[in-house]
Amino acid sequence: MNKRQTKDLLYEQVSRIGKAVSSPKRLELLELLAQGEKTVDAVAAEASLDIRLASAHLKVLKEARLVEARREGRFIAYRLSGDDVSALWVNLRTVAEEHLVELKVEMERIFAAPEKLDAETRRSLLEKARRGDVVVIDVRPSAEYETGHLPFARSMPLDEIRQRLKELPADRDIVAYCRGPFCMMSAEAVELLREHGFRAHKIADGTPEWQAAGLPLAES
Amino acid sequence: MNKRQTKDLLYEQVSRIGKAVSSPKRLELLELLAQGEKTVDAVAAEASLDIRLASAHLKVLKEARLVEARREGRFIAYRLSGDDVSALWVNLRTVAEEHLVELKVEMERIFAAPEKLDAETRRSLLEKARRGDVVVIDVRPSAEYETGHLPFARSMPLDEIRQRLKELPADRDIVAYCRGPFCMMSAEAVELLREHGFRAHKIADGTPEWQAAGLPLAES
DNA sequence: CGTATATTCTAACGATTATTGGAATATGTC
DNA sequence: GACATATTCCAATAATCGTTAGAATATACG
Repeated sequence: MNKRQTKDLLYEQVSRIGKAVSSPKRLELLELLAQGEKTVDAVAAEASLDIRLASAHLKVLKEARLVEARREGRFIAYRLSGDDVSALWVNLRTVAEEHLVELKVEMERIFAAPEKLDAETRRSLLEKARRGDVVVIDVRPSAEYETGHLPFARSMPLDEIRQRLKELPADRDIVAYCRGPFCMMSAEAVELLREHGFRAHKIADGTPEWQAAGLPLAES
Repeated sequence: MNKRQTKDLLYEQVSRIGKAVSSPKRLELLELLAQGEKTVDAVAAEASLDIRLASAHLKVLKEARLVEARREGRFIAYRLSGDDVSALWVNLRTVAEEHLVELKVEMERIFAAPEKLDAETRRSLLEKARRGDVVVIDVRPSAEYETGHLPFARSMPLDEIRQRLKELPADRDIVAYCRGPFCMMSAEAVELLREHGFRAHKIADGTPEWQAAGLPLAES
C-alpha cells in the first residue's frame, strides 16, 4: 500500500469521529449523556426527538465508539465511552464559542451575563465552597447529581427549589450550576431565587467543563 | 422564541464545527495548516487534491471560522484561526486513536513501535535535549520549522539529511519528530539514519501535540 | 402464554455534500 | 495592455445523510 492510500485510511478513521459530531441532534445527545447514563426514551424526551430517530442517532454515535449501550431490563441505557468524549464535546463547543460570532451573539441574547470561569476563578470558588462562604447548588435532576457533581455542591433540582427554599441561606451568596453553558436550568433557578430575595448567581460550568479543566468531581 | 428553538440554534452552531471536521480531506488540510501558513496549491499538492477541490474544502473550513485567508501577491495563504483549532485536531485524533480499533491496528501496522509520550516523558526529553544528552531533529520542511518547533530542536529536513549526515553525532541518541503521529517523515528519517549507524529514534509528537499538552514552542 | 413497552430494523423520500470540469476573477510580469 | 498563474465561482452528477413511518424484536408483567 502506498503512502497516499495509507494516509487516506488514517484520516478516514478520524473522520468517523468528525461525522459523528457533525449533527446538532447528536451533539445534544452527547451533552445529555455527559451528565450520566440515560435510556433512549429519556434522551429522546429531553431532546424533543422521536424515539426512533433518537435511536438512529445513538446508533451512529455507537458506531463511532463515542457511546456504549447496556441492556437494563426492558430499557437500554447509553453512556459515553469515556471521559475523553465528554472533553471532546467541551472542546468543540469552546471552539464554536470562540470563533462563531453568531453563537456569541445568541449566547449574549439568552444569558444576560455570561459567567465564564477561568482556572483561578474555579479554584477560588472551590475554596469558598469548602469554607462555606458560598452555597453551591446543583439544579439538575438528582440522578445526574448522583453520577457526579462539583465538590461541596448540594443537590437542589430545579423543580424542587420552590418547596425547599427554607434550606437555603438568605445571608450568603448562592451559586447555581447545571449541565453547562447551553443549559437554562441554572438561569431559571437564579431568577426564582432572586424573586425570593436570595443572593443567587449562576456559573456557566457544568460537570463536563469542570472535568475538562482537569478538576475532580465528587460522587454519591 | 421557545426553549426548543433556542437550543436548536445553539447546537446548530456547534455542529458547524462538527461538519467542518467530518471530512477526511479537511482533517488532512487542518493538520497541514497546523504546521504553519500555506498556500492553496501547497496544501493541494501535499494532500494529493485537485487545486479546485482543495479550494472548496478550504472554503468550508473558512466558513466554519477554523481557518483564515490572506492574499500574498498572486497566492492566497491560509492559516488556522487559532491555537485552539490545532488543539481540536489533536483532540479528535486522540479520541479516534483511543476508541477506534481499526485505527489502532492500522497505526501498529505502519509504525512498528508507537512512541507515545506522556507528560513525564515530554519533560524529561526536554531536559535531556537542553543538556545535549540527546539531539532532537525536526525533519519537516524548513519553513515549518521556522513557524515553530520543539525547544532545543535543530532543523534537518528529510530530503537534506543524506547530505548533512556529518552534522550529526554518532555517539549520542538522536530523536526525530515531524508533523505528528500520522506523518511518516520521522520514520523515514530514522530508517535512513540507522542504515548509517546512528542511534536514531522517533517520537509520535509533532508541534500540535506538544502545544496541546500545554508546552511552549520555540521560534525562528 | 398473551399483552404492553422499549428499542431496533427496514424501506423510502427529500435534502445535503463531495467531486468534477469549464468559466470567471484577480494579481503579477513582460 | 496582453499573457501567465493562482484561486474562486458555477453548474451538474453521484453519493451520503436525516427524517419519517411501518414492521420486527426483545424483555417484563400478569
